[in-house]
Amino acid sequence: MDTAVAISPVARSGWTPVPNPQFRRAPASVVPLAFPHPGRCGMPGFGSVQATMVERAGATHINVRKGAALFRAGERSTALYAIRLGSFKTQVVTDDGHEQVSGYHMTGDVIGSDGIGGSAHDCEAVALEDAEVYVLPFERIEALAREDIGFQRSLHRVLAGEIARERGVMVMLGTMRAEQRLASFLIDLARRYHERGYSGSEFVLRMTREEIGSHLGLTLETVSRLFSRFRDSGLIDVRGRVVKLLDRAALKRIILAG
Amino acid sequence: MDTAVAISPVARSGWTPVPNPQFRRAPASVVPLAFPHPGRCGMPGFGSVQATMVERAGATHINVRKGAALFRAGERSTALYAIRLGSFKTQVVTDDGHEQVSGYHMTGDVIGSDGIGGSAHDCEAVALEDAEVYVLPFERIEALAREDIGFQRSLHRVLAGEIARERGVMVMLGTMRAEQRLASFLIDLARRYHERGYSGSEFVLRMTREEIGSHLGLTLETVSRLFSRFRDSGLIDVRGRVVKLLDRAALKRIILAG
DNA sequence: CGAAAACTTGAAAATTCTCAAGGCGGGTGG
DNA sequence: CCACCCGCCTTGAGAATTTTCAAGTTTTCG
Repeated sequence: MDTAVAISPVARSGWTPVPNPQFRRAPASVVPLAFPHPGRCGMPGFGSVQATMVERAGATHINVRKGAALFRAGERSTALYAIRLGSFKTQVVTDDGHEQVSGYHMTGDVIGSDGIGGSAHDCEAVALEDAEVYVLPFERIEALAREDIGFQRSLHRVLAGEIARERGVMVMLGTMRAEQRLASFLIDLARRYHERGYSGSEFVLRMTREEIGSHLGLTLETVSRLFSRFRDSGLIDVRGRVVKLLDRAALKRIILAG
Repeated sequence: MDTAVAISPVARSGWTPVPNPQFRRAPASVVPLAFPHPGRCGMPGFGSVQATMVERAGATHINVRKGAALFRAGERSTALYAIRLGSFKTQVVTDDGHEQVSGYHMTGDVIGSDGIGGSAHDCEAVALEDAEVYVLPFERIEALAREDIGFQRSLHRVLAGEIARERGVMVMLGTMRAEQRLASFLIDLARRYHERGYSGSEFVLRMTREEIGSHLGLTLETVSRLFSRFRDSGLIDVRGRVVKLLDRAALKRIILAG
């Protein structure tokens, strides 16, 4: 389970390799509330489904440096990846070169499901901070799913979950205005941190305003203005990437009512 | 394969049952270019993956009337459905009662994949015209996937395809302006009709302006105005729901350049 | 410490929505 | 057969939202 593997995603992004230690730690945040250390129980944030998959698939793991791609669009995919530590963005690169962030993923999330069945990846996954992921090769996963009905069920639930997640983003983009989008983004992040045992009211964003905007279908300026507006209304406290939710009820009301 | 089954989705929508014949035909369109008759080869528009699944899963089939729901959000799901004839919209109903069309599906498409793995459906499928679907019960599908590596592969490809399709909608909503959205909608429809052996340049829309708008994240008025603008620019010919694409190259240019 | 990246804020422009009014078309009942 | 009705569509004008462009500030990182 802890067999670090020879694959080096570092090479893919032209990063200078670091001599001995596993990899450089991301600089300590002023307020290291979110994405902290590996977690006491060894597998922080893993839902039962993902935990089962990691355990049963006899996963190796690899390190991915901040800014490096775990996989790229067009690559033939060979595995699912369960995030053990760190966080990623997945993004689609459109024909005209534009990028759209399709999701943010943190400890315990499974990414790469778009490549199952032998198709190529149609998005790329980039680490937002130094990260470690379990590698679950499709061959192994598909073999297990054939042998074990429970594992098959888990796999299908992961895939259905990804479909549902994307559908949620679709509804956000299709029906909400800017304020609602940012509010729902913040509430979603809070929920996910909370689920992982971290503070759901105070966290550090791992992405830029531009990346947030890309995910929400807004420009970086609009995102920045909204953060300011929420701060001025007393809904949140924001200092750069450090966010504190002060009035979650009000944020939820914004999501519903506009 | 042709065992019509006793399930009556009619009951779900309060339609008056029709005595003997299978079901009432949708009124003949003035120009019946799209969604015509079952098709000479017996399985029009079915890609190899879907065809394999239908053949191997020993599918029964059921009829769904125009306006009736094949499944609803929240229902525990029990099967995948392969459309044999007709077309559907899938839509998400949000907490505040709003509806967002998440996709349009025609002959040969497989719908209901969000419910695989035992989760409940998080969207509903409504027939846009009288339709027939093959029913592929999850139990049967999952059993086959365990027995047959090729079938498993097909299943995974269908699921990955749904993830990719939704991601495409996400990018459309997140990065395109109204003109680009409608252009890409029309080009997409044209491609899909063409793939099924129908005219890719002349077809009848099965949905209202409001439904198109809901799918594209626009109001019905904006959709209507865009149709008019495209007509005035000589890109298309529109008469209500009958659409003829006159300059597809220009439409594609709009998608790319705005 | 200095350069580059990220962020904030303002003002004007562009896009899209909302509200409102009217037209078209097909199906139904008189 | 005709008139009416209802759902759907079109179009306009003004309002609201969001983007664009621009300038300046803060933060990050080597």
